[in-house]
Amino acid sequence: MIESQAVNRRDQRREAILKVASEVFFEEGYAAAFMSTIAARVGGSKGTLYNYFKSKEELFNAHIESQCGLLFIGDEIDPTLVDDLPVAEVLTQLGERLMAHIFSAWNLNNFRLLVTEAKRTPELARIFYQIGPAVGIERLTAYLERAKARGAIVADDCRRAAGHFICLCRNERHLPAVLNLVEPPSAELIKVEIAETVRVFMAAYGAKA
Amino acid sequence: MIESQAVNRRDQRREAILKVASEVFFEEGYAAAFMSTIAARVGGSKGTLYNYFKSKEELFNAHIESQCGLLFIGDEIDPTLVDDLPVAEVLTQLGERLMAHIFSAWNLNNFRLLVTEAKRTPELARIFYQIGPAVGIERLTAYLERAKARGAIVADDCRRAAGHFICLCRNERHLPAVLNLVEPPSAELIKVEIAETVRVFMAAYGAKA
Amino acid sequence: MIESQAVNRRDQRREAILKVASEVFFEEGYAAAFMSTIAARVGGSKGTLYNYFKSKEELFNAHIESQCGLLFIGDEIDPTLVDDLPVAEVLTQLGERLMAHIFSAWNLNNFRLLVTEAKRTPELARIFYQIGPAVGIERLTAYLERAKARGAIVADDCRRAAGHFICLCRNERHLPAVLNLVEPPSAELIKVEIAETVRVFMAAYGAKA
Amino acid sequence: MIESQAVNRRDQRREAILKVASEVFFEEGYAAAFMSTIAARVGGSKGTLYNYFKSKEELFNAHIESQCGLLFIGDEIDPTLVDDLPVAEVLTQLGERLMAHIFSAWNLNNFRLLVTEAKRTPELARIFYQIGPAVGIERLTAYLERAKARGAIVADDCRRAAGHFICLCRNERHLPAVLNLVEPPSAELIKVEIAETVRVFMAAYGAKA
DNA sequence: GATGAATGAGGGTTCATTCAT
DNA sequence: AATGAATGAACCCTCATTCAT
Repeated sequence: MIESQAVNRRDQRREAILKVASEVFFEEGYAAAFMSTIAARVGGSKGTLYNYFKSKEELFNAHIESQCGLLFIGDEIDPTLVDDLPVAEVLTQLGERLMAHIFSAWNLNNFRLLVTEAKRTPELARIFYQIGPAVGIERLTAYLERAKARGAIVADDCRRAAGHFICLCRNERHLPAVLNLVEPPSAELIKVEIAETVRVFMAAYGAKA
Repeated sequence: MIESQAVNRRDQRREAILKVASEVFFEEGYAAAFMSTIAARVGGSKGTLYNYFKSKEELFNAHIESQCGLLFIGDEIDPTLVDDLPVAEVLTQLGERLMAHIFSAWNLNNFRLLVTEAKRTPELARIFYQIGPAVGIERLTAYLERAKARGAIVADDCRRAAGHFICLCRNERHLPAVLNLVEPPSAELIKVEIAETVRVFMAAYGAKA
Repeated sequence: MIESQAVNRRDQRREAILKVASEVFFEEGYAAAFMSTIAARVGGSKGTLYNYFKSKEELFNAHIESQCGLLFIGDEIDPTLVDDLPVAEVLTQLGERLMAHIFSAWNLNNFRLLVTEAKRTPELARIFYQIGPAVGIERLTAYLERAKARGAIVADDCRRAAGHFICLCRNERHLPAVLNLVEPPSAELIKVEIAETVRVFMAAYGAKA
Repeated sequence: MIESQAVNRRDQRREAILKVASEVFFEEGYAAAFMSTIAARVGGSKGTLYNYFKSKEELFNAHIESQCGLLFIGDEIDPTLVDDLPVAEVLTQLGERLMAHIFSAWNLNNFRLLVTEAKRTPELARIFYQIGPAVGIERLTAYLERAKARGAIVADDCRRAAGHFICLCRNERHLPAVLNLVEPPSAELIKVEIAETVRVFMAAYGAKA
């Protein structure tokens, strides 16, 4: 009981540190995220950090892992996509959620951080990608396969089609957003853009009458 | 004559330093690109670097500027796109060149570096974007406007259409490439992918018979 | 209690560093007072210095400030100069203390350092002067005003008279002392010189019988 | 003939360098007077400086030596002080010239430089003092001796009296001037101050009627 | 003799990490 | 477990000096 409390205490502290570290990594990037900054924001001392994480490197790894459940596109592509709705309607809903997600501050930060640190920690990048975006594509591919099977769409290669849909949602708006040159898209803009995205997609992949 | 030689000498040396620095910046990023590393690779002393560039910052800026002629998509979208060829053919040629460019090691490095250093030097990022990718989109937009004018395509908003085409060339292959998780696409793959890209684009924007 | 101890510890260390730094600044001047030298003499590492002082500049400022209580002439001219003693007697006592102070190694070092660094840090020089020598002149002026008021001296401008007295104490001995060309004056020499100083001053400013 | 021309050329160049160096030493002090600055101002290259002076140190020494003819007070105390004029008049003229000299920018710069570099080059400081200020005091002492001999003044120790006169001219105005806290005294101020200086001096040393 | 590119020792400073308390 | 003072390696940069041309 006491021990479990202690363990909980420890875990809570660890979580608190990790949370702050995540923020700082996002805001500053790895190199400019100083242990002293993190310690100060946690409200503890630098020494304490080292009681919970062996090194800055390990703290960063823990941060990356802690984000793996929420990755890029994964959550936004729902496995329960209902197959009895029209494809266009499903893709519209999905596209709007996806676009909002892609251009969210959180996701852009994640993207920047990943690109920045990919060289330093290639293995992490691979894991991150496979758990995140790859899963999203996979799910959409599976949905499209089912739609194709029932004749709702026509596609040579559903994975490529899935890629096309996702990248159309991103459009060329992505780079300026990553570089912080533009504001995130408004709800209206998203509606308009996704409508066009779905139109393009359906024109290319929709079943001919 | 002698003076011009001397100037050339100096310029050559400057170029040599800049070339090495570019490599190191690409490989290591700004923070981890040490002046000592650059000096050692150039085969000179650190002091010499400072005879040519006032600071590491200035060396980095010179590096960015030196890349500005070749930016991302700009050069690959030819302003002399001939208007008397079929749109599909033009887009196929363009798409193949563009895709090869996008996934070239050089361009991927540039992309990584830009994303990495965007926060440190926001102004540089803005300039870089405006001289590079923005120009590419502009040129393609202009071409599509002409095609629309003569009835070769149907498009509500040619800029958006241009974005759609470019992002379809990129596809979801971009992120894994940036993260170094995949090899650059082969010539054959490019052919196949761009064929599909053009098919999708023409299905959405081609003039109906 | 424990905290106060810790604070004391830290303060003691800070004081120790400041003391050593003062010595080195005195001996070497700002530019030649290397942080490494100071650290070595303190018996710590350079990094430690920076835990107590943000920069060399700040360390130097702290050093200057730490001397501000003791400045040049200030302390030697007592505000409680008793007005019921004969002026000549008061001035004799004051002059002897003042002269000993002026030619003390400590004060000469201060003078050299101030002159040396005045251009680098003009604001510091101003503050230093106003807190130090200016106060000394002020106090003596006030005393002379009182003496004049009660008819003990005759003076057109008591501030000028105060200046005259102080500079007579300094005499032309000051420059060679600053340049380290002569030994500090002995107690006997001081007695003789101040006697003459007072004689000259009283001849010029003493009330005629 | 040709050789002598060459020598002249060389000497002229040397003088030009020395002149510029003097200015820079005055303006910046030894440490902050960079060889590159001097070379740039001369309009030549750093390498050339080393063709004329073996090192920065030697250049500095040459600068000090070049100033030795003009030192502090020396020139202002005229050896031809006429003994048939009233002492007060002679001292007034002398005092005014002396005070103007003491507070001239040139002399203040010299003073600062000497104090600053005295520790680095003690021997130079000694020479400088002996050729300069010491001579001035000597000359005034000699004049006062003659005045005393003919009964124009009464003085126990003419050297001390000379010191008193000179330091009264300096007054407490010297330190703020050295620290650049005040403007140089105007001609009017000099007149007033020296009148008072002479009054004080004569009150103390003038022959009693 | 003049040049100016090259040098390299050594300065101030930063920050991840350790360890005695 | 928490602290925070101490560390030192390694960074960027400066500048007096050298030397081939």
